[in-house]
Amino acid sequence: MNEKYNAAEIEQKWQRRWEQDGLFRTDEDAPGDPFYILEMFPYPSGKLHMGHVRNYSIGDVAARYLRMKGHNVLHPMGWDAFGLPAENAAIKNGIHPDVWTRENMAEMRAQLKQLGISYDWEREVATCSPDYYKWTQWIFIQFFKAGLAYKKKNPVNWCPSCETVLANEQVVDGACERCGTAVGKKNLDQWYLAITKYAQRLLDDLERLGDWPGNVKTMQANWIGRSTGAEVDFEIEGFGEKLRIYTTRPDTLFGVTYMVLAPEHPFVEPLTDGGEYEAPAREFIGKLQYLNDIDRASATLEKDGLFIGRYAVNPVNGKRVPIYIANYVLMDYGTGAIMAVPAHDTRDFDFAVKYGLEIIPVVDPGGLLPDATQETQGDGPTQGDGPFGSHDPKGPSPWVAGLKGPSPRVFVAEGRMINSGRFDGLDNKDAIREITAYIEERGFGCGSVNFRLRDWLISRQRYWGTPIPMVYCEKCGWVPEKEENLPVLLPTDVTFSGKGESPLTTSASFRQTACPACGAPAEREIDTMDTFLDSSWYFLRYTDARNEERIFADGKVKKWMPVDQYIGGVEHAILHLLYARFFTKFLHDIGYSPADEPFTRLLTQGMVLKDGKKMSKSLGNVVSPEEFVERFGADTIRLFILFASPPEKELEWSEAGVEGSYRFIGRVWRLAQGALADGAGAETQEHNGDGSPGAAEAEKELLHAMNAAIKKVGADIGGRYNFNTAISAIMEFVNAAYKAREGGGVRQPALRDAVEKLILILSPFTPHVCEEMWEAYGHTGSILLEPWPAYDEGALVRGSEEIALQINGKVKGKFTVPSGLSAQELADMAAASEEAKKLTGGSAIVKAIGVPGRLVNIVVK
RNA sequence: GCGGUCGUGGCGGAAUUGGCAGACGCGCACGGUUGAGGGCCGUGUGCCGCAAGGCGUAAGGGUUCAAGUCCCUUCGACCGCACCA
Repeated sequence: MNEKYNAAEIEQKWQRRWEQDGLFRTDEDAPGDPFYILEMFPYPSGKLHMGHVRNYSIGDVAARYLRMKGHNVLHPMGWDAFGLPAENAAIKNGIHPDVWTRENMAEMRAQLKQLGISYDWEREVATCSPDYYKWTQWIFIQFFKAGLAYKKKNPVNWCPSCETVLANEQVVDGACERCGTAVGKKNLDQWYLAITKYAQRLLDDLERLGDWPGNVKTMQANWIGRSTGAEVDFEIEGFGEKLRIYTTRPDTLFGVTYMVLAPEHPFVEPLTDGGEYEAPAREFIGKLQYLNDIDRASATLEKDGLFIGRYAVNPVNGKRVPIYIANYVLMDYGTGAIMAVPAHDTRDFDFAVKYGLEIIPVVDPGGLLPDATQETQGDGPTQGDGPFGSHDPKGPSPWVAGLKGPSPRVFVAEGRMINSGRFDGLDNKDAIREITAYIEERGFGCGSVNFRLRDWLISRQRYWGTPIPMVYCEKCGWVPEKEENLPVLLPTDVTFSGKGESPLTTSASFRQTACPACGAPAEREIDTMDTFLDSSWYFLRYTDARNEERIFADGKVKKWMPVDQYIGGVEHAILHLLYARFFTKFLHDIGYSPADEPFTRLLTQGMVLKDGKKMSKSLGNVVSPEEFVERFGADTIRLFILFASPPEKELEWSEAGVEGSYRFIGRVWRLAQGALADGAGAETQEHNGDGSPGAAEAEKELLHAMNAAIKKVGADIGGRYNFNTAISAIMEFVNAAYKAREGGGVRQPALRDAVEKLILILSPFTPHVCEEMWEAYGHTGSILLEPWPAYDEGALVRGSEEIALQINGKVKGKFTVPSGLSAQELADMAAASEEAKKLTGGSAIVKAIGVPGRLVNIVVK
């Protein structure tokens, strides 16, 4: 064994050997419980960043540990390879997106190998390969056949800079997610996937995901956004059709004082055309269109509206109320029209105040006002000044102060019904039910459920994506390409101008085809798919990545799915994970996926920060993994990144910390080398212990440290993925081994055995250096094939233990007792001890509480 | 505004879920080794105090024999959604 630890040499040696031996290849038929561990595949942008290193290091530790525990582990990697950056590079530098992407993949694949991540590269997938997107197209056709893919003309989000359509999800604060440009609107014929048909299941099944982080589930639930309420029909005076609205507060139906339509509502034109309100309405709507989504979406935008000269009639009380159009009502939620109850809705209230509209309270807080006097240290009596009376001025108010109107405040909490005819006096929660039943009886409306989730707009006017395998025929309409003709290949003869419609229109041959149904001349769809489709099923393909006949074989997908552990960034908490769940459920429904949830356990890893901020080019604080791998080696980087913080938390990059990890590896190296050298000089001896009475004790201590470490590391990796504490346990063990060796008295075979155990439990974190040491210790096979060491519970038990002695809950002293005492024995022994007598100073002992192995609390006086 | 996560030494972070707060590492100080530096080995390191001792987990209150952990109030940070009727 070399005296000096040479990371570069060792890492190259072992990476080469692992590859030669095909050590990471997964064999379906191998023994062991199958375990599917997956990290989110990257977009091949060029180089790995620290977030990737963290993500894949976490996965690799788990994968290597599980292999040693005897599992048959599937640990694959691939590329989310379609997308805009490749196309932008093509426009800018004239490189074909395919070339650019493949170069990047090669670069990043090499980097992953340099990190020593144990992937089965024979299952590698790239979403831009025809043998992969063939099946993405196939899935699309299955959606179409199931009636879940449809085309619709719609005003869509249009980024004038990227010149493409964006899904709602890709619009952040009204700006393009990629370039930050304000998003406008454009009317286009677009393909949609009917994810809303799965909204209820996607929501319900969140409950089954017990091993997902709570915040991710909450975010998904909020995104799906289920609400319950009622739809109610209002007659419009002098108009044939009824106006249907959606409300979550049917209890406030008697408080309606006006109605609002979204400016895009189909009734607006017929209601205003030909009258005195036609011109103002057109002007109002025109003005709104100039507003981009940044302003339109802003909650702080002042409410703006226009009376359109018409009146509606409230079905429950016959009240005649004016109809407005306003910027605060959205066409694509509910029915695009609302009943306004300014007394009990802050938005309606703001609007009513601005336009001087009537405000009628129908829910009275009454005695149900939050009781501000409950806290005894409150500011004096604050209760019972009447229904709208005062309350603790410092406490949270259920009222929002207003300016005018009969009731100058808005009340949004619960209370008792007033001004609501036969429903007066009811608790408003009960009134929701009662009034819903009432309107159903009378045929005015019905109970109703609404979701915020919208159908998924998947068309992109871009080149570098999966072609949508649909053909338009004059006679047959939209017809899917025949499945045996898949894939519909991306044409290569296209021009990248970065402007206008899809680049596919510039291909001479692509568009013209024959109708798959009738054979007549027909045109292909020229849009490509949102890349989120590509990544919504890749985890299924890994189970049978080279299958050319079928998307994946039943037996293989059944063996591996669902993914046992998925690891990736929180930024995918909503979209990617929701879409992946949607696809899995659909493939389950049509009989292809055995699982209907894709990921059993989810770990969302924290970001890697520098100086407390996210690493970014614009801040100039990006730390390149390459540089550090070169300087310290992959093992050091992996160890640091896993040690510095628990995986789900943010991680602050620290060069000093990296140096510390490097130092630790050197410390282990010297220990291993020293222990080996001890043995070499004493080969003929039984042991080199000194035979003194302390010797046995020293060896016992070493064994204790060893077994404690094995136990702790196994629990931390196998359970909560607390790699940071696992590593600190190994460090404690190393410190103990140094002490044992320096102190003498430990026989060489015992020390050697301890070091071997150390190498084994450290190997998932720093595999290269551990392989090297393992070999130096005379082993020929890879350490990855070694079983994880068992620990001896007996070695963890000591003859006696130190117990803290508390007096009235404060630690005052310590005393030593034999191990294994019960709580009662411990308490009795403590109470009778000299130590206790001294500390209590003769005060009467009220009681003593013992906690075995920890402390005794003596309560006096 | 709504929803969520979280506040522990100079720093990153531990604390078996109610039982000795600060494990482990970084940093710092001192000692040893060394021609010197680096490296390595060792010791110390929450705060106040010479000490005895006292105080300490954002602040305030509560429950408990016992609270970083549970409950209430306040403050602060971060993340997600955001005119969703």
